[in-house]
Amino acid sequence: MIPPEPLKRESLPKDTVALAKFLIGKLVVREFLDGFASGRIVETEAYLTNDAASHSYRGPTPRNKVMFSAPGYAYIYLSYGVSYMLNVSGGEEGIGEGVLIRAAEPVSGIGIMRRLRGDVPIRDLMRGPGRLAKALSINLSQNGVDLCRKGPLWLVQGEKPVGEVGVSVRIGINRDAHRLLRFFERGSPFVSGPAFLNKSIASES
DNA sequence: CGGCTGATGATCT
DNA sequence: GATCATCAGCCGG
Repeated sequence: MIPPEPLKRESLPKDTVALAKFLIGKLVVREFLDGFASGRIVETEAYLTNDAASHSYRGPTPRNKVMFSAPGYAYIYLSYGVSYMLNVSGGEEGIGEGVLIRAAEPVSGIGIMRRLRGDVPIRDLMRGPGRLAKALSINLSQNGVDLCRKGPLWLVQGEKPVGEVGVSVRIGINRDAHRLLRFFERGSPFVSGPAFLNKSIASES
């Protein structure tokens, strides 16, 4: 398989909420020594400035500094000491925002991902941010990687048309918990989270 | 199914 | 020392 061309940074929406919606249907591609694996993004969450749930809320630190970079870089951190989370930096340089990639539909390299995740159903390979990272062997060594450039990890345009995009509150947070900053492809079986969150349709904007 | 809980470690206070 | 943007496994219905 010839790895497809990355998204151009200029094509990424400046607004981080718009970026979170934009990323639905895009592919995340991972390079391995013996091939590639990829998934079609079906669920994202936006983390903004003035957002108490965001790691960037209290300003830059060594961990979150990638959130303050230009758009399209990988912000990766370890959650609960157990799972890695993959985010795409958003907002202009100096603005601490990002988009958490929460789930994807496996597209290629399913054998590779099964080797990393165990003998789980395809539906569960990338359903949830920690599972997605594990399926792509993502860890801190990809933190700061340019996702708009071929390398260990990058983003490409998807081919399948995107269905209706739903919106809900974010999962697993307590502060600023009411904000509607989670986006997902309605009806996709590859979306994580409880069923009651996966119904509503995103309002026009 | 849905609900609960322990594991596990970096980060920041 | 407290706080987590989670997950797998176990339990009950």
